[in-house]
Amino acid sequence: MKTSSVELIILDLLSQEQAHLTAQEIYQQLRSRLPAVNPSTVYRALERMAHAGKISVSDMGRGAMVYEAVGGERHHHLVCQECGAVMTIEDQPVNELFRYLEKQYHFEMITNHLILFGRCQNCQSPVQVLKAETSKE
Amino acid sequence: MKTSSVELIILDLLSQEQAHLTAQEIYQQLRSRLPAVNPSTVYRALERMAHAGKISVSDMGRGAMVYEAVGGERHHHLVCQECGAVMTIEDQPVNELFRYLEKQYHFEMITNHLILFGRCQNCQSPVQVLKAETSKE
DNA sequence: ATTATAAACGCAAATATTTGAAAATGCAAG
DNA sequence: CTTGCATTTTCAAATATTTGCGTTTATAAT
Ligand SMILES: [Zn+2]
Ligand SMILES: [Zn+2]
Ligand SMILES: [Zn+2]
Ligand SMILES: [Zn+2]
Repeated sequence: MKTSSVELIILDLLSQEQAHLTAQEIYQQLRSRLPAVNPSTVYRALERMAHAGKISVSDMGRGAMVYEAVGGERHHHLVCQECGAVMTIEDQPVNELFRYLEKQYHFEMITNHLILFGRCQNCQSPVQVLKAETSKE
Repeated sequence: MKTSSVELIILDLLSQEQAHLTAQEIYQQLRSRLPAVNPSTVYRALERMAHAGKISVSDMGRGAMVYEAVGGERHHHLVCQECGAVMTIEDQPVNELFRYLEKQYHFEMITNHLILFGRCQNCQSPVQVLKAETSKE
């Protein structure tokens, strides 16, 4: 395998904490370090890296896919469709479902960064929140 | 609300069984019925309908989002990243995770068509399959 | 039927993304 | 070091998608 300079910089960009960047954001930031880089180089590098499992690709409701470096704690997100708030959730409950599906369907899971959409507590209507509160007790 | 003719035709297209169509596919098929329709009309209609919950939007690894009519049996899919095979799975186990996360995070889930990527049995290496087989017993 | 209003549409321009083909580059064998 | 090969990069062109804005159209009130 060849060590592409663009790949290295992309990985560095994505290593900034909590980075979930779109292709455009990556391209723009890359230009400050490699002013003459061509957009297609970036798109192709991202495609290659995603296929190699170095980065994950997710739709987080930002209008374009976001890329994240693979390697830290495995995690997933809940994204509010009203206000855009992003919550991070731990892997365990998701992992249990995945293991179940793997056995059930003889399927080897690759997805490792799950995004689920909904409404955060702030954006739920007061009656909904009330209902949830009372049913808890 | 205005009843848009384009929306009606899109819903009709998406009502064909198992339809998971990209914006382009929808645009092309729409042209055979409304030859002069403008692409931006289609993109905007899809955006509107998704926001209204009439259709779901999912990345199924086809290079563009696919749209599906909401309304039939709630289901989800496993998509093989090697060969593109699409398996349909029932809602129950997924639903259990969703209900758990809703309580745990005070989050109201909207996602109703989950896509998970991996490798189908055919595309797993022989040793992997063998391992899975034996660990089962 | 007329009118007012908001929603949907078309059009053209701006962006973003993909694709094919040639040139450049890194790596390793000779 | 030189050669050969595979990978990466660039460039230009093709596609796809988004956006601003003026026009049309459906709906409901007058
Ligand atoms: Zn993340
Ligand atoms: Zn919110
Ligand atoms: Zn489906
Ligand atoms: Zn497969």
